[in-house]
Amino acid sequence: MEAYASLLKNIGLKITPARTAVLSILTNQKKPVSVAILVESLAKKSINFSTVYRTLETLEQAGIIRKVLVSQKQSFYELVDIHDHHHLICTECEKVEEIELQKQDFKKVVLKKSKQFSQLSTKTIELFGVCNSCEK
Amino acid sequence: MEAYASLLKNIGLKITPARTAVLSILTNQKKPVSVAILVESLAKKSINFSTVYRTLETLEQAGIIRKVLVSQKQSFYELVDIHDHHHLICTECEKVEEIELQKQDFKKVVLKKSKQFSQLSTKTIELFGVCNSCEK
DNA sequence: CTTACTGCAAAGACTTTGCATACTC
DNA sequence: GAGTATGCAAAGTCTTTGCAGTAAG
Repeated sequence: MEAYASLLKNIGLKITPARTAVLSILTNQKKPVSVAILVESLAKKSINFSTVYRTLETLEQAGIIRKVLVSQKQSFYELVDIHDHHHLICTECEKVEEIELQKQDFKKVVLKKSKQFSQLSTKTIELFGVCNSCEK
Repeated sequence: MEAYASLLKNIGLKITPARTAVLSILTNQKKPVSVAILVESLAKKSINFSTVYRTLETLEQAGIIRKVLVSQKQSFYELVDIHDHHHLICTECEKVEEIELQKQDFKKVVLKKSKQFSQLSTKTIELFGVCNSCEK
């Protein structure tokens, strides 16, 4: 049984083409994937776009994937991962690069400054810039 | 002449009720304001919502305000400011708290890790959590 | 066989745009 | 008065939802 299948089974979700397809794509991409790309990919397998949206919601609620705030226009998703990683996002072409950082120290500094928050749920930090390709 | 008026005049924009109203609100709020709130406020002055959108785009292109990525659902704007400040955003009620941080060191660390970026345009960093009120 | 999942179509939320009118300078 | 800004209405994008049919366990 594929890894995606057992993953789904473990949390009591039925194994369906839409779910395994989404998990497959998100596993292969090491960075957040837009809904547009997921819809386009699954359309090739005759999976309706509303199924894609429902699949994403289901997997998110199951804690397998998470939504990443990359763009106002559309949603991006990535697999939930244990290691601290952050995103560099190109404001021109929306390219996303992942980097690893020690976040713990940063978190402490932040919370020390805050009066209204005592914990951060932020799993990733999104930083914007213009990538080297677009800069030329 | 009001501060907003001279600000507009300086960059060659006409002084209109919509523009001064938007600038007034963003000046008084010390944090990002949603389009919904701006639309609602300006509606009281009989200003159409499409004018609000056009005003925001104009002011953004003039470099007076900037869009902040707070929520996927709708846009938030704030005045462009010189000091480094960052946002703590409540994932429950979308409350936004501003904090000040030294960002320079953080930037350097980030760029050292990156292969595809050599500069960051990030003016603010958005961090998510659950605020003390919603936590109860 | 039962329950959950999916396709289809319609509706919803937010944003953009065309055109005629109104306003700023 | 010239040229930009606005109101109104319509259209566009992305997302959600209702319902009937289909598939997984």
